[in-house]
Amino acid sequence: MNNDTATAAPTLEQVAALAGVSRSTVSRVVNNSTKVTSDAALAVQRAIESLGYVPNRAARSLASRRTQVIALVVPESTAKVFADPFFASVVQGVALRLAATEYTLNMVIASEATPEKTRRYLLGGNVDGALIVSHHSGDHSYARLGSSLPIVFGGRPLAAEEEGSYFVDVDNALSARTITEHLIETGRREIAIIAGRQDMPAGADRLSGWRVALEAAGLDASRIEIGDFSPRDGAEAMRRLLDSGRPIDAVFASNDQMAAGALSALRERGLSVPGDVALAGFDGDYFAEGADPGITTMQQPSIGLGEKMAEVLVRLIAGEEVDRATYMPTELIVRGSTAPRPAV
Amino acid sequence: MNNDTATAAPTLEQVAALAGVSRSTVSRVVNNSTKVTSDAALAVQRAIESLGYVPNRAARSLASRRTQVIALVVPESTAKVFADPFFASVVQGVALRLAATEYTLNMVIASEATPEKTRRYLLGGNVDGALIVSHHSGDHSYARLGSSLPIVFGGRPLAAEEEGSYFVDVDNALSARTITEHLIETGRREIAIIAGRQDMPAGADRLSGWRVALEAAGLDASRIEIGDFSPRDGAEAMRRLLDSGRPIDAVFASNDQMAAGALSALRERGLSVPGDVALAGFDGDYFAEGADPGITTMQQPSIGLGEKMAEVLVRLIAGEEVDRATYMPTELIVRGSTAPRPAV
DNA sequence: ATGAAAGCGCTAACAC
DNA sequence: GTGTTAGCGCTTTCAT
Repeated sequence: MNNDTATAAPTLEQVAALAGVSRSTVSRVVNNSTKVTSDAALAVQRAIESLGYVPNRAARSLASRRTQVIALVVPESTAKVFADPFFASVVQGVALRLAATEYTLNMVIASEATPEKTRRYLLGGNVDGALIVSHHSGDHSYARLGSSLPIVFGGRPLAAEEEGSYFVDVDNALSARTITEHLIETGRREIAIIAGRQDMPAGADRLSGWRVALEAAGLDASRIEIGDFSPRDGAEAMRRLLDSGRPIDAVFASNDQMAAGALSALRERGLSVPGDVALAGFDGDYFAEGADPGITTMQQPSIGLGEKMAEVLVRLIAGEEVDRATYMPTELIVRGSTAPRPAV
Repeated sequence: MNNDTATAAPTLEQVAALAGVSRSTVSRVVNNSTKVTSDAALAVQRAIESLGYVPNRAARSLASRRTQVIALVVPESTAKVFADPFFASVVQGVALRLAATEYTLNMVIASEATPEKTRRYLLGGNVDGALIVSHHSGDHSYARLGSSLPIVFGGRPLAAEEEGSYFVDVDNALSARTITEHLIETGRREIAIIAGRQDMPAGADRLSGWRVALEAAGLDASRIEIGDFSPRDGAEAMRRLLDSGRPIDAVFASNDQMAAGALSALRERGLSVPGDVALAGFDGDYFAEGADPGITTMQQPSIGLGEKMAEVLVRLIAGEEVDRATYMPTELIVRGSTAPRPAV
């Protein structure tokens, strides 16, 4: 019962003794430093093996002044929508990518009420770098810390003065333009948009991409309603669009959750999709996939975004040259919601 | 530009100097030890404030032999379904609860290929405790570590011999029974189940709850198909159920994702919900909420489960007495999918 | 109540 | 290549 199998963690010193070398040599082996004879290295390996030695992180980081910890900062308000599938996938990507490195992932919920606490934690030498994922992805209020600590953001900065930050994102404007063109190509002419909050880059950029596509085609680009990315907001925006009395034969919602909401609102009014109105979303999550009919969308590589963020940060910490902006490709997923109508 | 605002982290020694006391006293204040004069304490507080001092975690943990770190272990296969809304919420709950403590959350993706690596990490003195959340929530293969490290599981253990573990869960059997009774009360008699994998407690317990309810009502409890909790599996199971040729006027799917899949399959066959078949799910996520009609479900307090797990672990680490099993309440959410049919 | 001293387990010059 | 020597910043007896 009181089997001592897993008691007192063995120290580097014990390994050294067993291997018949000095602590320095053991340390070198552990950190696979270049200069160690293969004989010595082997002896050490064996000792480590038989003792089940695991380096003590605290001691290591105290001595080396490196923590091997990367903070994943999630503003509290964003945490509330943690269940946002897009966001969850990004976190997953980060975790997966980091699992392949020596870094440990430290998830920090940053209370908006006490930003100083987070700031101090990050600057207190407790982490080697930070990843900031916010639903309000334009908020680079931590950007200033970037001069003291390597930081990578999910989503491009909103304000120009913060453009010094490193970030990973998709090209929202181009993607929105592409999906709008798809709507045009499938014969739609009266195309509305349910845009996202305009104080977020994703909201603003998707709106502008939609506008560019319409203007290039000589179509009207004034059917606009704004929502806050939730299904409920999407439904309400859709109702406002319909209540305006203007003809509408297609809607581009700035994310799939709003598209799903719009779909319900259309049904409510007895309109069929894609018969009366074509519908497109953005993100490529299961709100689009699970809808009936499936909603055409622009798929973001959400896991890939997380992986890339982690990768960029690790390279940044290593002192490598990295582009400040990294854009990941999106992919148009065509589903039933934009099927062409039978010719009149 | 090179503003030294946030350079070299101040040390405890500097605080001591500024406050005119010894390092010991500063340490006592920081750890709000009992015996310090309020004068001294105040001086220290001020010094800390003006210097923006943050204790160095590594040094602290090296000296105290406590890490203040809690590992959240996510088996890799589970990470792949990270986007499972239920799972994401649990993680969110854990993070939120821990944010209120001195503990730091360390997310660990445990590769099934190298379990020893995770084992060693956990036992290597790098964490004060661990939380294990697995989709295969009966898998308490880390249970043995429980004797060396405080561990709390999400979900009850599957095997009896592992019942020594601490866990937080909902009463799946009772909840399934309740929702099945709801089906019966709304007039259904030929009630099928799309059960989850039977090697997981949630799968087995929900099936048994369904069976108990039917048997208590003298109804047939043999319309059973099994799925793996995904929408696709739910759809396939539904098709098998329909293909069996036996009459069915209600289906209880063991989670909302499978319920959503079942809904598509029913539609596919031209059956209406709730007109021809009533449908119920389990979890209370947006697969149920967003469906059309909304799917009646058993809502789990997913965030609450995470919070509770964190709480139990923190108390365990503190050496308090804690029940090994903690059950959280579920709530029946009635939606359109189980609306009574107009009397024949 | 407070200070002095001795490490916690490891890395990092620096000699050899 | 390898060992020796100092600490990294903090907590913690033990005196006082």
